[in-house]
Amino acid sequence: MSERTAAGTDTSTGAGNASPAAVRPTIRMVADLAGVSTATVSYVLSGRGSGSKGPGVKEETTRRVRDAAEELGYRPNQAARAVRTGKTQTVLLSMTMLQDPWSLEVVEAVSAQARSHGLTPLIMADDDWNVALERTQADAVFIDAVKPAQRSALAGLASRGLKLVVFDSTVEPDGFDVVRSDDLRGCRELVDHLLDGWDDVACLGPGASRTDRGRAAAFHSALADRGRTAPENRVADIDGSPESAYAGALKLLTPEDRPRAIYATSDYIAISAVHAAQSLGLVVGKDIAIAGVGNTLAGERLSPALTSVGPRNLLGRVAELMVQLATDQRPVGELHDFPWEVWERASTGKPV
Amino acid sequence: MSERTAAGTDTSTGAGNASPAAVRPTIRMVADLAGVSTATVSYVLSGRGSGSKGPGVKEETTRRVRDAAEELGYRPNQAARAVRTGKTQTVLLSMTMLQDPWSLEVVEAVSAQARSHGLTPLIMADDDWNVALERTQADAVFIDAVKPAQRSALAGLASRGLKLVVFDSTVEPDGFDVVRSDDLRGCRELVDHLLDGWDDVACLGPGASRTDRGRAAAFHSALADRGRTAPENRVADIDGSPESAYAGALKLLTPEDRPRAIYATSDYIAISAVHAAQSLGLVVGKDIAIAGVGNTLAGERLSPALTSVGPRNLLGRVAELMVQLATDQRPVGELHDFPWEVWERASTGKPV
DNA sequence: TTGTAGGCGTTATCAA
DNA sequence: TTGATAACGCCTACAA
Repeated sequence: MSERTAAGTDTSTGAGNASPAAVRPTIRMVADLAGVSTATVSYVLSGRGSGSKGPGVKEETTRRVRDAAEELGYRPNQAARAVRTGKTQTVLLSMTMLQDPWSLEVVEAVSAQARSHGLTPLIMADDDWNVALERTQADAVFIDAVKPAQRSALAGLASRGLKLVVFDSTVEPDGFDVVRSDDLRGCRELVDHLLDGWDDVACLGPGASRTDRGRAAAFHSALADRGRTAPENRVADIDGSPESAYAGALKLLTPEDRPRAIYATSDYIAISAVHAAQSLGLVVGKDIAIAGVGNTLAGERLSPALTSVGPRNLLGRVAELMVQLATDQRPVGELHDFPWEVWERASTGKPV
Repeated sequence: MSERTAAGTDTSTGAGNASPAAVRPTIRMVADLAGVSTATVSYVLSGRGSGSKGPGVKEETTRRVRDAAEELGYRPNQAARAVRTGKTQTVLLSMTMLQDPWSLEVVEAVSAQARSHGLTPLIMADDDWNVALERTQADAVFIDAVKPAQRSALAGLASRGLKLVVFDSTVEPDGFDVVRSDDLRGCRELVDHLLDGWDDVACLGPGASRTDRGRAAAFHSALADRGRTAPENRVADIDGSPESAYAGALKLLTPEDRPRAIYATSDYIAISAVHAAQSLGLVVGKDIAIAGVGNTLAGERLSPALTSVGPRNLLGRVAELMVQLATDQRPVGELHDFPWEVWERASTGKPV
């Protein structure tokens, strides 16, 4: 390309190579080959040549254009298209903790929805997104967490025309959308439910995160409100990794006088606990009740299905929101609150 | 924007709102405000106004332009820039298994390098990348796996001008780069090394993947070549998850007559095994030797550091390659072979 | 040292 | 039903 052909004089030979060098065919070349104007090619190729919308193009012309495009291997230049239309056909997910399974569920949910609408989902893994988002031109951007120092940058990005969906409970809409989903009230509800049904409930977690610690606090305050405190052997702190969750669950469950129920501070921790219990020969939902937090897909799919607390279909609705924003089917700047509910499933005894 | 202001007549008021609507400032507005031409703005803002390269712009003018840009909150339109220059300042990582920790290491390594060169790293999580890559305009693309059906599409993408780096050992360069790193020979070397030093070696793994099964096979063939076969209680199949690795390791290590060394089919499995051993009170590197495969950062950072086998700094070199390709500092179409070596560390007894 | 002007590959508005 | 042609925002010879 920009390199000079090594020491050669004739650059265009090459034994009749089939590859058309690195010259990318443009819409004009297609037009020339098909014997029509670039406008017509544009109509045909952007699917606007037929249907009720655009200026119907004749069947025969359509075919000629398609053939020419095919023959040249034409692919539209997205950058040029974006300059003209202001759209990139792209949604961006800014994920600070890609190693977190929840992030992957978000990615999965939004990607599926986006793809089905012709949008390309892209991920940006950087907790310091300020710089990178300045440049992006995605049609909609999801931000999974905002650090205090970043809070002020959001409105600026939005005023630039970027459509932001911010998942954070410490922030108010201001030209961008906010998805809020308060977990603490829900956690408390779940713990109360467990304490009502089982006399001896243990807490597995928290892991390292602040979120987890808040969820563990809900356990202790629920106990406190009943005039009780948790014995030491009914609490297992872990570091957040699946293995340490597994190990922590073993520690809780191995002794003879094991608890009757386990409240885990996330679904993923709960899933590890279910596996640990099963490895000890316990029947989950009968010998031991286990519940998690988050109402994740992974928990719902587990066998036995995991009792949990969380919003109804949060991911699906976020995905839908992203698509609607990207396609201008919805105004920006709204607050979306997803209340939490308890989902009782087989892992605490209730059949599915 | 394209929505009409609800039932209102006057669209421009709004109580003297500070935000300049959603009209994005262009280079021309900056020029007008600074009282110079767009060319001068372009020179200044792309840093070409000073230095030996471009047409040195006067100090005073530079300042005026900078101020104007600042005041308007000007941000260059990447799409327009891309049309002109053919570069997007972006590298794309196509990752089929984002849940795999190795993928995250790739992301981490390439991202860091890319960012330090002013390139924005983006991730695409879709094992079916054919469609999406057709549209992308990234300056370089990393592909972490190619399914048989996708093999033929690679050359096509490359001939379109895309710079591809394909990580796959079943494919030859053809207008795109290939990174190859044969693990089997290395695995065999590691197993031989273990068998030389310890009489009783167990195998932890494989997980679900084909890669893992090949690595387990290396264990058995090494044994076979010495006229031995692995007793049943010296092999633990797992499903690839950290918990099952942990559980598998417990099963190997809990009985009195435990093996003296464990060969795990990946570093991540090995790390789970180290944790399991430690939870049993064993001193890894003394009571039990544990080795993994892949020579990952996570293993190197473990305590004790994990003996492993793998290429020297593969990720760093891949990252460098991506940047060089993206910035046209290197021709396309090369084969990069990264041979594997055994890295003996503290987890098998040798001090760091 | 700065400005003019042309062009990158599209899409969209007209007029034919 | 189709074709000229003017943008879109930016970069960059070249001229001044």
